[in-house]
Amino acid sequence: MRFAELAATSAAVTAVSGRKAKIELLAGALRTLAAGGDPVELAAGAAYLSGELRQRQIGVGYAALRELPAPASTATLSVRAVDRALAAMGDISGQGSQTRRRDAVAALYGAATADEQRLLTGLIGGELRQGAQAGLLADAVARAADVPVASVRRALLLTGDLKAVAVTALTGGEAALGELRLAVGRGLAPMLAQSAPDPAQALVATGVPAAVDAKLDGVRVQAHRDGDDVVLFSRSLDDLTGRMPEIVAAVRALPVRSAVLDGEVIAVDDTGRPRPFQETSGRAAQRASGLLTPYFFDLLHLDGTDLIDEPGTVRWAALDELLPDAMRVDRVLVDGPEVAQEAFAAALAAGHEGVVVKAAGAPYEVGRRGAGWVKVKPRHTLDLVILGAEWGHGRRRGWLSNLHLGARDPDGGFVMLGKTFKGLTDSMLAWQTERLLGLAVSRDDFMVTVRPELVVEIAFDGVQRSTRYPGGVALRFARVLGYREDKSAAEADTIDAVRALGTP
DNA sequence: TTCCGACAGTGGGGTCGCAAT
DNA sequence: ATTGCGACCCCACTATCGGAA
Repeated sequence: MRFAELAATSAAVTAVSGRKAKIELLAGALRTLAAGGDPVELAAGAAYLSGELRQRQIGVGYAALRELPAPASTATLSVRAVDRALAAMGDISGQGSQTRRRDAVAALYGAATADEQRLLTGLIGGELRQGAQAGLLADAVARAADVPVASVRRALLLTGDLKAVAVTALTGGEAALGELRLAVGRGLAPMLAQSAPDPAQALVATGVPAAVDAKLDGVRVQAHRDGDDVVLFSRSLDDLTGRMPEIVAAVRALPVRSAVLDGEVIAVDDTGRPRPFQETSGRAAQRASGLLTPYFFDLLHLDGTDLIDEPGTVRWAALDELLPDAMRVDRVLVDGPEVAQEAFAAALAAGHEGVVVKAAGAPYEVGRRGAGWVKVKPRHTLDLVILGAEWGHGRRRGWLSNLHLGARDPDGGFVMLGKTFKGLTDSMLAWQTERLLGLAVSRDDFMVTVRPELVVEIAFDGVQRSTRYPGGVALRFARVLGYREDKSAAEADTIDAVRALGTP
């Protein structure tokens, strides 16, 4: 198939707003890809249609695309040729690799038309933004292969591999698709949690009885054990096996033939207390041993039996039997809000991020942000001053979007603590654009700097160490709750108040 | 007709290793 | 020794569509 056809499809998908119309366009392109009879080309094409590359990484990012050759006038590239070129980039390493990658990028872009260059840039930069990703492409695969959507989605969640599912569905039909079930050694999309402001409201969502698990602030890990083989997957199903040898060893030592475990890996101090996320993150990026500790909270498979459709109580009992206490997340079974609140307080006192409340009867909803799991974290708020704002992109083009936030310095001036674009409705965006332009002291294509007068109430999860900001601290997950026009900048919270929250 | 679940978009903070400067 | 880049970790929130109720 010609790459230009995919570029045209992507442009058409971008141009229509309805999901059904997007799916129809994607299905048409998938049928053409399948008719070519080349599974590699089909896999690559399916990935491109969902905004991704077939390769997990190629060593080329947005910055490498700043200087590009003029586009070709005629379309000559095939999907297969593009895939080969990208795969070759990923294989480049060692001294001189940057130059060779730049040459490879130039060669590929020089052979691409303007439309094709646009698609390539979206794919390589990871920001295609055509209003369709893996979710809609799953529907399109079902349409193109004439199989039920539910079969495709189920296979996608249980294998975590859209490309493989597309190839299987389009070449083998529903029968082959049915063979794609949970397999030990192959990552499946982890279940996610909804949010609630407090344990009582979380319990309303889950019902009782429920478990209250400590929410550890680390890296999610899905561990697969098959005989002596152990494989670890991240939340995004990246392979972590080589990076966490101590976790591999711990799983290998379990008295079991095969198992799939879900849990969290964190750094702890000498007394077993959790260290800040930044430390866990740093240790997880190294390939050393003895830096991290695993805590598991679910069991999805045990010695040949899938447990994902079993209720929580059954899975938890099996987990308790398999693992020593020290390898399990703290869990309290509750039947009412008072006990849940106590468990929440205990988790915070132990140094954890919060809790996850889990319905005792709920299955493990693979890949879903299921109502059966509800997380609760404490929320801090501060009144901060807007120091400037960056122009938005996409649907926020023309609006000032990303706010620069400052805390008051008692010695005069303001200390920037981070930025946020979250929590803003369209009407807030419109209002703040006009208001901030009225306070502007300078502006360019990137941002507007303003007199520090407008106060906003900001919610955030915590304070973390920062080398980027002058105060040495930054807010974690900052979002706007509302403007405080009743407050002057002189009444805003101080940098001392922020530091008092504690920088671990 | 209204409600609600799923999806996509809009970006934030950080860490590391590696290659180039 | 320092810097820029790519790839990964953690993530909140709003708008929209389209099927469910």
